[in-house]
Amino acid sequence: MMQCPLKSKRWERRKEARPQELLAAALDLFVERGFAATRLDDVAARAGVSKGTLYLYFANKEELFKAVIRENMLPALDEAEDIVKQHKGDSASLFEEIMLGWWERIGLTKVSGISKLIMAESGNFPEVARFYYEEVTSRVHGMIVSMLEHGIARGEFRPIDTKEAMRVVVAPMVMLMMWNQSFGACSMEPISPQSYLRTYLDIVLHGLLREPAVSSSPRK
Amino acid sequence: MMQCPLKSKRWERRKEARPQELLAAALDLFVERGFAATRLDDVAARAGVSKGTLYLYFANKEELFKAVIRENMLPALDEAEDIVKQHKGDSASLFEEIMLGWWERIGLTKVSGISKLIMAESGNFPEVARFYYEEVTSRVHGMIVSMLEHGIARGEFRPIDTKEAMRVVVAPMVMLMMWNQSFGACSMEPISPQSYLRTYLDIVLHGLLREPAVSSSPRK
Amino acid sequence: MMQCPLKSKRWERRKEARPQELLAAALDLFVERGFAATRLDDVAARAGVSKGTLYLYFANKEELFKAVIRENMLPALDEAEDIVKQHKGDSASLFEEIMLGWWERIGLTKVSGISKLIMAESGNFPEVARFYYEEVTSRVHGMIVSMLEHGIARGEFRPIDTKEAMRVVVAPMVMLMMWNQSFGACSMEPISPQSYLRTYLDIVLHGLLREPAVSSSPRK
Amino acid sequence: MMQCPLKSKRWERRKEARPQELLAAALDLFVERGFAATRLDDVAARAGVSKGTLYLYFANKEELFKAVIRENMLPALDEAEDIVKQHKGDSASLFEEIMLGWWERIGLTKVSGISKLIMAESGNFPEVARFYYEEVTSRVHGMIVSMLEHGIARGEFRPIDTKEAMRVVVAPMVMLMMWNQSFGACSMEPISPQSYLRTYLDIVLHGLLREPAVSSSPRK
DNA sequence: GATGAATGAGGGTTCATTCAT
DNA sequence: TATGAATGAACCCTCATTCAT
Repeated sequence: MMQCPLKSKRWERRKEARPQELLAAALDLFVERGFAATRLDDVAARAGVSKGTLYLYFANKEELFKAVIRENMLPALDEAEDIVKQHKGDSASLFEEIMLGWWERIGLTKVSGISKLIMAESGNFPEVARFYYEEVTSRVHGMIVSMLEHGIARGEFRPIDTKEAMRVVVAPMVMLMMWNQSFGACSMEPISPQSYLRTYLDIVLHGLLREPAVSSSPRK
Repeated sequence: MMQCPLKSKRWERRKEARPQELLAAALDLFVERGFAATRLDDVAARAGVSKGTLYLYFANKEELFKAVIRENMLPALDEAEDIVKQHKGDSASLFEEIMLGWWERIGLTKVSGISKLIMAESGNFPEVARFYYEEVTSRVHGMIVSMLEHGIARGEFRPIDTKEAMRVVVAPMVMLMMWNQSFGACSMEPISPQSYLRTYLDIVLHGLLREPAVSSSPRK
Repeated sequence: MMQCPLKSKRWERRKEARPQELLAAALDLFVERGFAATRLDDVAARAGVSKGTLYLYFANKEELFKAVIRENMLPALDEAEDIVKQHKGDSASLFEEIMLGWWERIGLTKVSGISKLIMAESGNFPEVARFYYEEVTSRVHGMIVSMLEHGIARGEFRPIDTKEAMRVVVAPMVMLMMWNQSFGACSMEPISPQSYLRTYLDIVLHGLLREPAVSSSPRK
Repeated sequence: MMQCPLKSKRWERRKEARPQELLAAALDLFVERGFAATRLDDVAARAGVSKGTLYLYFANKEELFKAVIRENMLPALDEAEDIVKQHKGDSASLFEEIMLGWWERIGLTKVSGISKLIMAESGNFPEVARFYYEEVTSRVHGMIVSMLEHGIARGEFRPIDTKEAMRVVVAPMVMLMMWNQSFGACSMEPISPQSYLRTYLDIVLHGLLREPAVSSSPRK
């Protein structure tokens, strides 16, 4: 079918680049449509290869998905953990740096869609959920808990239940990402990150700090 | 089952009860598996009718889903709006009453699963998302914005961007519901609502109030 | 496609007859092509239904196959076992009756193809093989061993290892069925059952009997 | 593997050895899984070459299969025919020698799996079946018929229909090979060749010989 | 009103074969 | 000669929807 001189393209070997192209296409579609609703046909097509090719690089849909997460989430997470470990200054600044960095590195990119996706499909694909929880969620949680504990230990934050507080302060960040991937994507009142983040830091730091005067006037 | 002499009576009641039974079954399954992954076969089976019967009451899967939302979300929302309108006391108490009431009325029930569900499937079923946004989300948002504005007007809350603050303070409530519907349901670190809600109110009210002294010591 | 007034046929309900029609179609195709190579599409088409319909009656390919065996093999086996149990006369006659009856009931029909099929695919579908072995093979073996033991006990057959002898005497019957299903079906020297069976009984009974004079001249 | 200084020599030998290695791998896998279920990927992998290389030596799967048969079946067949032609002694001894030799040369090796395989897949690959029939089966049949005719001519065997008798006496040998390749391989009542062959020769020779006294007591 | 048999398009996955390198 | 990336047709199975009864 379709005998054309460009057919030779078909045999172009791109072993090096293929996995990256497939992962990029998969990220796009998983985030757009969810895990179950993404057809591997479409992933392959978007990467410009046939469906069979996909199976040369990934054993199945789940492995492809795990690879997407590994590729996109883990580097940013490594960085964030480094920042926390090496931080010297006050806790409020660290908190701000981490949250704003998160937004830069994850929130602004398609990767932010993964949170929604995981939450959405965890019921039907428990193995995927477990993988994400172990590789990503638990590390994020640990990192934030340690920030809060550090702040309390230094007398900067009020003494609170750090485990619960971690969940409370994480929630608005996750929701920001999820909202813009769901309703926002359908152009229903998308959140403007700038003022949202400012207000978030204002309220949360005001809520955490022992001396709220510090952040009583929004920064920037 | 349950052979009784009043069989005719029972059948009459049944005829009217059908949609309710279907809606209950649909809520269960939609929340458990998501919109796309729920099979109408199973909904019908759980309601004790045949698959065809389902189509007598609902034109298709989407209409069934909308009916589930109408049935389960709107009454609680009506009540909450009433409470806000009729409230006389201080803003922090109202805030607490609304949030704890939300948890009682929605969070503790299966209905809480709908948030996750909507967010999850909004990409693939935009009409469903739009319906939910218009019928539910926008009303919830309006209600909370008005609570915050009222508190600021009364000089109880610090002056802040109420639209953004609304999103920030809603996020932990929504996340609580979603978490326990996704990871929590897979027994991965489920959140215990009691202490979570206490910490949430502590941090958020501390962050909102002009005189944080009021809630500096956690209640209860 | 094919808009015709007979389309209403599509909705003809045949719940009673369907399974039989599907089993008949499945027997044909399994025997013709083997288990793995039989497409359920084709089974459905031959039964005059769509692919989906097949799944209303059989959970999957393996279950369909098991049903084919149950439907076609077990009744004949029940009968044969009855004949053996109730037999009164001499052992050679019983042996002849069973073997010729086997040929009538199984060998002449498509069912005879199942032996080949099972042997062929046992490696790739062990569960199927096990099912067949337990439901069919072991019963056939038991029946023939008991015939041989009976003959020896009555002093008609020479004393031999009945387990091994059973296998030896069964082999030509199974091969007759298998040959005509494989090479014979490709019109390569098909076996003519009549003279084959006569020669088989001649040689085997001659080999088994204590007084070979009895069957020294071929019958018929 | 095996780094040795004579690398060039090794490569030359290797080049010639390739088809042999491929044929050995193919025999293993065809016998284990059947024709259709054997993946050329696996054949190549087991031979330690790439899939593409396979196509340098064999035009396609069928040709590979034919080559496997030629390589493995024909030499043993040549030998057997020689033995028959040169035999001088009595027919029963020749019969025994041929059958036990068959078992040594074919039955004990993987080659025995080919019978099952051919019978199994003849329906779907008629050309393969025809090839096997012409190259192997018809020659085996001719050889055995001539043995029987010789025995009858010498007055050792009873006069019988040699064509049918040939099939009858071949059947238990073929079944022995097939059984241990199918059910036996799944550890369902595998046949012990020793006593099986003894009983086989006992019954069949008893059935064929004019003076059954000769073999009335099992040998060995 | 109620049923449930029937449909058929569609998705994940496999594998013989091709051919640029 | 040897490679192995790429293809694409096929197959099993699912499920929303239809409609004769």
